[in-house]
Amino acid sequence: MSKCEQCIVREFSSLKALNKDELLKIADCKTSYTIKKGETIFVEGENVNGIFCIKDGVCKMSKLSQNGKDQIIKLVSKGELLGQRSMISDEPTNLSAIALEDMEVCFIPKAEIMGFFDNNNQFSMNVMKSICGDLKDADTHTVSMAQKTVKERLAETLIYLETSFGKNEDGSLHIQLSREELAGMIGTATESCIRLLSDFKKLGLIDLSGKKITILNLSKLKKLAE
Amino acid sequence: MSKCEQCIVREFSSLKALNKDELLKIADCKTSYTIKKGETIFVEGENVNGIFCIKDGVCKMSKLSQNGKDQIIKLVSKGELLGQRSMISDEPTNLSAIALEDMEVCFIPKAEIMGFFDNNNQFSMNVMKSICGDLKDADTHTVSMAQKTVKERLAETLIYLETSFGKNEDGSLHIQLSREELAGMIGTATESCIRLLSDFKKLGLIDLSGKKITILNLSKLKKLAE
DNA sequence: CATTAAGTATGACATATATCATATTTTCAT
DNA sequence: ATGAAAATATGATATATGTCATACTTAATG
Repeated sequence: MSKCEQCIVREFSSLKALNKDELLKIADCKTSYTIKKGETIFVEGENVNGIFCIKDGVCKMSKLSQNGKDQIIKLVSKGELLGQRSMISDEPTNLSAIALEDMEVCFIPKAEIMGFFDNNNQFSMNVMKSICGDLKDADTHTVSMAQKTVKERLAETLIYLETSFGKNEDGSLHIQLSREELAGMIGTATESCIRLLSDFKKLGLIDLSGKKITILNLSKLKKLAE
Repeated sequence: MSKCEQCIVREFSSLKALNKDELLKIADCKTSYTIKKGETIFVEGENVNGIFCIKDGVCKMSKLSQNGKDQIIKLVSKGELLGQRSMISDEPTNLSAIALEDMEVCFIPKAEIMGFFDNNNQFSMNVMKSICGDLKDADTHTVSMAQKTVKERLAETLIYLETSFGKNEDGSLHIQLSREELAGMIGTATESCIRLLSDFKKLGLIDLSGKKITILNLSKLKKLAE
């Protein structure tokens, strides 16, 4: 069993407020998992009873709409925690979490975490701040969805993917989403997404080769996103 | 200065976890305001430095989009707290709050509230749960925005207005929004909103008379919202 | 390597929605 | 009450986006 004390990603999450004793406690009760690309961490409606700490990799958080399409609400990566909202509300999860790359995650049972809320105010505060950040993002996202065109949202999303998750040596976006997933992020039909990508390519804004997307003209793309 | 101890709305918010001493403290430092319909409580980007407790009335929380339209994110009414997110994140507000009816609100300075977080775990937990609820709503809302048609969203919104804020004696929706505001809630052009309302009226789903909207056939409206 | 399935691309078309113009009604200040 | 301004309503039209069909490309499997 690896020690949480020595885990670097801890520093990037609310868990950074935990002291030595507390870290030893969770090291004792946590479970580590390896999750392959495409595998599910949990599904919308499931009872999770704890939180997942992402040691490595990226996953998508999505929600099934009534018409059967998967709407991606956000992407979550190394250092972040999954399942906080559901744990605090004491409800089943609202979103599904599916790995976009191979992942390393640790599961910490609810009972352990809930104890920290009572005894470690800095930890509580960190969790609150993190959820508040999510809420702010969600509200901003709602406005985009409501007021921007699909083209603007696609541009915005491509920029977000590059700035938040970086690019490979060849300059292509590190996160590789299928066209369907990308459509699910911007909230449009897969064909519309493909069509607009082609348009962007014709305009010299991006390059496409297979699944790889490379941003060629970031500033123009930013203008397009307004 | 009125006593917070005797204030009933307190029971509906996170403040219900406060004990007698704590209530006396806030009674001592709070400020009560009367806000007229249409007046602003705070504007997006403002530093609020505290929270507002709504004693009576309803307000809209909105955000200006780049194209100049006001997107209404949510409506907030009696018993709820405003400005929690901003206070916890220690950031300017993300949304504007504008009264839809005459309101009674109390302002409690940040310093006072922050103290409770350290000493009253139940209070912290209540605030966290309330923010988690907002986050869940926001995510659900994002999916509606992305995947539903304007017609479905309008139906959904009318139902929400009736179920959450009730109706007058004559059966009309108690909350009266202008067509522009309603359009801002569902994320569409004012003309489109007006047109769809006319359609709904022709279908016998609702009745319109001036600003008053009356739901005539709730079940059909629900089907339309899917 | 061949075969199939999945993903990507594109065309044709239908539909939803935005925009602009204008008429009508309501609201409000004087 | 009366006129002006704002809000609501409706038509005409342009545009964005969704849907269905089909071709092409890539990845996966035996």
